[in-house]
Amino acid sequence: VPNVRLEDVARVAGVSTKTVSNVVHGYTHVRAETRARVERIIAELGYRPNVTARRLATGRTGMLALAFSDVGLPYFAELARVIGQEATRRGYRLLLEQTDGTLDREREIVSDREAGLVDGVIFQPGALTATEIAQHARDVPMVILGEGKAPVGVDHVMVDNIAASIEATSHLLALGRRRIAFVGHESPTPSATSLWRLEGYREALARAGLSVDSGLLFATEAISADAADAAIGAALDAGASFDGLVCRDDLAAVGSLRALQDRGVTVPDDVAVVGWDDISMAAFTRPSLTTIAPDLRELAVVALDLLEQRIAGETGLGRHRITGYRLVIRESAPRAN
Amino acid sequence: VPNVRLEDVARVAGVSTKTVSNVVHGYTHVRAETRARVERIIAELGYRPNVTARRLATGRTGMLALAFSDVGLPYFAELARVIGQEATRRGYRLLLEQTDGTLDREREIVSDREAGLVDGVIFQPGALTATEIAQHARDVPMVILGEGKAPVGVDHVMVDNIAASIEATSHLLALGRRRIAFVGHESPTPSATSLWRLEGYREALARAGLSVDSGLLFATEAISADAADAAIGAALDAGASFDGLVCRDDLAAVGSLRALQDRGVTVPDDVAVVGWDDISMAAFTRPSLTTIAPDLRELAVVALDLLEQRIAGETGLGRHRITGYRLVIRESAPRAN
DNA sequence: GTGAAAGCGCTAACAA
DNA sequence: TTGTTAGCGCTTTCAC
Repeated sequence: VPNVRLEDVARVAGVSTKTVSNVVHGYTHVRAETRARVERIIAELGYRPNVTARRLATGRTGMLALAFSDVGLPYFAELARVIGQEATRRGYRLLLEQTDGTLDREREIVSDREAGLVDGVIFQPGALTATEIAQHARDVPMVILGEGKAPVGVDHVMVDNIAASIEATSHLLALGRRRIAFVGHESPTPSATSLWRLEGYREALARAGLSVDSGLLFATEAISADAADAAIGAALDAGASFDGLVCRDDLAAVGSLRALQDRGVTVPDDVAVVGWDDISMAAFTRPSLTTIAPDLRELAVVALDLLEQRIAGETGLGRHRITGYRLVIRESAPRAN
Repeated sequence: VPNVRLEDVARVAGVSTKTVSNVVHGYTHVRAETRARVERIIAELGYRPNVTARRLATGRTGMLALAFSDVGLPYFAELARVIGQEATRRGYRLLLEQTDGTLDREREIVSDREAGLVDGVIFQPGALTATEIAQHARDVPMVILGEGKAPVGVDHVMVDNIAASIEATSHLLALGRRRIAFVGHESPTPSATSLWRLEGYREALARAGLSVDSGLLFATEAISADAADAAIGAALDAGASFDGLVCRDDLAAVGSLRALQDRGVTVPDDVAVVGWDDISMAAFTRPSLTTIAPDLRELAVVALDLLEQRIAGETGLGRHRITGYRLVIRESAPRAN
């Protein structure tokens, strides 16, 4: 198929390539008559601009990479949805990169081995530390999502996890719960996210004059409902006793619900449960989940704002932005009194 | 930042660009000594190949588009996960396109207005019919996913929805259920997917000597747990009575579970429920969901096989491939006796 | 085994 | 308002 080029259109229309280009881009300085003729020829010939050539000439790809561990996880899927919409709104296409949270894949994301693949990167690291990011980072505009620390040079957007965790835990305390457990931090090495959430949990207990019972910290082998089910199940079978449960995320909450109910423990009467993320399923578990709902829309908007500024040439130190959340009260930990 | 080009490396190394290119691509016909020197210079200068230029020269992008309505929906998220992995394994990157199931966005996907964006497209249409696809389609290699008809020229991969639906419904019949309802087909215009599944449901009833009670067909306003919750709730409140429920998908099942339980109906004792998709949450609802589990891995492999053949130049009529599924038995409709 | 040069298709500075 | 032309950075014949 002999492809139709801009030049072909120009030749047939009897104008220069520049004029055709002007028409294609809707520039105003083209005589109406000329424009009409060129447009007719474009349609006749079935001309379509070649994006690759345009990119090479302009140096812009119109693409953003979104990198995180796994779109199969509800939180990331819902994040991808919103970021995808926001990217489209701003005229960008989205490249999806799944790292599985492995160091190798994450290093590849950051080191950007091929130049000019995308205009910018939105990256939620799992394993990579700020130091490593700084070490491997190239000069692609980048914004880091999530609770890990970011290198001084790069922009970072996150929810205030300590504050949110304090709020979640305090909600349980307000319900009169005193033996409050935590589940879902990864074993043996908890992620930064888990550490922040644990920290908020500790802080809330401390404010209530309680201290953490390390026998009520239930680590899991993975971020999944299965792992939480197993961990809580084992804990209960071993005689653990608690009346409140803060979950690292909704997946952990979903798994915990099952383990509790399988053993005849009633939620919220025996144990009140709060989750984190407000995934769409959270409203449909039984009981439905009280959970921390990060404002994904705001997160996406702020992240893309920062990224677009970098793409536009903004230099200077990395900015740090905190985005909103709220505690959504549902059945698993109802409103007090 | 004066970017390092292939030519710069060549000049510094004192060789031609062709030789540098050979080294970069690991071609064999380069003297070991030369190769070492070039590699050293590449490292020293921090040279990175420019993908865009490469694409323009080769005409290949190394990218595939994955287009469907909404990654936020668990089924699509889990599909994207697997297709992403399979694409990576084959050396492709994945572009994510969300259509929201709207005609406009779907037409854009198919008509491929810009040339050379991706090497191929994997597309699950929602609103677009085979006729429209054929009308708007350009010559990008494409494979259609899902239950809609595909134009004669394009490859198509789907699960045998009628067979699967018969199996799901028959499972309920084997449990002794006789008043079996169906929920989740869209109103007013059911998708092709819904129609196939309804057809299998009808067929299974017919084989058991039963006919469809149109009062037990509960359409929904959207593909969501909320919509199913509302539809089943309204039906029960209006006095509908049934002992089995076939759901168009797991989201409908999840919503139905809630509506049923909110009204004191016990699952599976009063009503046995089967879902469709086996989303990861299906194992964690209470009761857990008996559901049709499509083999996503096979789907991804088959789709990419077909697509790669087209990319490699395969012409000819569209191939039609059926991929596997199984009925996963869980609590919502346990094994008979 | 290595080099020279002609594209790939479009953009944008500069002229006219 | 429109035309000319020199790149953008890499690949790839075809010579040597």
